[in-house]
Amino acid sequence: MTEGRTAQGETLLYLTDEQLRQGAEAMFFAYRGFTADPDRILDGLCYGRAHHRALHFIHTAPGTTVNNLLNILGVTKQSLNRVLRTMIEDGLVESRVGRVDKRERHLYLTEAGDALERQLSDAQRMRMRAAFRDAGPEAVAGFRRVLEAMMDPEMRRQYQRLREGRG
Amino acid sequence: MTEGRTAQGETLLYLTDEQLRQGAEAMFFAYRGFTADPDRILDGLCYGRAHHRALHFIHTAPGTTVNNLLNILGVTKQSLNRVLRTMIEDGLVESRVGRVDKRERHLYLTEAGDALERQLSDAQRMRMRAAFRDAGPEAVAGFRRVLEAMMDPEMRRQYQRLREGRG
DNA sequence: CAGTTTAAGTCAGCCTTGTTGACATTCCAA
DNA sequence: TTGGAATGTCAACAAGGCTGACTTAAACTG
Repeated sequence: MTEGRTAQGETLLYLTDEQLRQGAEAMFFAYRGFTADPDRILDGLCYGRAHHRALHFIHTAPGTTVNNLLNILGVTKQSLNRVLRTMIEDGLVESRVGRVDKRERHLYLTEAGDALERQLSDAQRMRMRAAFRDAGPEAVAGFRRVLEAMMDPEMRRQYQRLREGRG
Repeated sequence: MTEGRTAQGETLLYLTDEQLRQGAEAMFFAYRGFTADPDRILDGLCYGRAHHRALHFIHTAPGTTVNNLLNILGVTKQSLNRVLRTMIEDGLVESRVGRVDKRERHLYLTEAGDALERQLSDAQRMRMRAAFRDAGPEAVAGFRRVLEAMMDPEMRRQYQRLREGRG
């Protein structure tokens, strides 16, 4: 029972309420940092975090339908429509009627949309790159493993589907 | 230059734009899961996530001043005041005038406030405990390391101060 | 073909939670 | 003792969530 003893004595330390509480606080503070840089950029323009999220996932999955995006973002049609409409009007997003199913609208970034997406993502990635570099590859693998385990099953499926669609 | 070759060939894979992008998506989806359970509980009552955050940090640092809480939460006085006022009216939080400096208000949870805080934290911790258990101690250590590296320096200080104040 | 379902968009109105600006109280130092 | 700085409160507004009801167009189905 060496395994068991070790587990209780050391390894399970990370499951105490205090450790879990610290984990929650880490999530809170880190998420603030995670969104801070793009938010700062968007402050100047008349866009918000909701626009960033839409841009990100349209970039990730060009040609996605409105319904699909709805599921990924987890918001209502009306909420999404508001941000989508302004970005279409401003020429950042293009909405094309579907060929096979004409009810659907497929979403693409225009050149301007792509430029803004890149600007926002670059700002965000710069911070993540620094964090990943500081923490090292082992830590990053653990980071990903814990985050994935923390997702709702439905979201985990969405996440994995997006990953598979790329490299 | 074995070190360098390994770094380029394997270890630095986690710093590619694609990996960073996946890390960002993981943060997005995981944070949704992270807040889902308390949010569900709060839906029934007429409170929101802001109330949960205030309860959490008043529980963590009883007797904290409004200003202190402001810095931790990173919102404006007015935002915090609104949620604080309703919770004081509802008998969840107690606000005592400072003895040495009467301008300050020191915040404490009442018994009812403590009960709600516990209910919310328990729901959140249940998910985190499962995630931590699934991922294992090494992963959890990495998770914490990356999150800490991702915080703004100011927030990292707040976070570490809170940790030191406890165990 | 007629009727139902589905995808998308719209309008109206609500809630939470962020914001800025003005104001009262208290403390402290010149 | 008085004027500035710090703390907290109130009022009004904006962003971005939400629900519900409805329209339009296209697709499916018996």
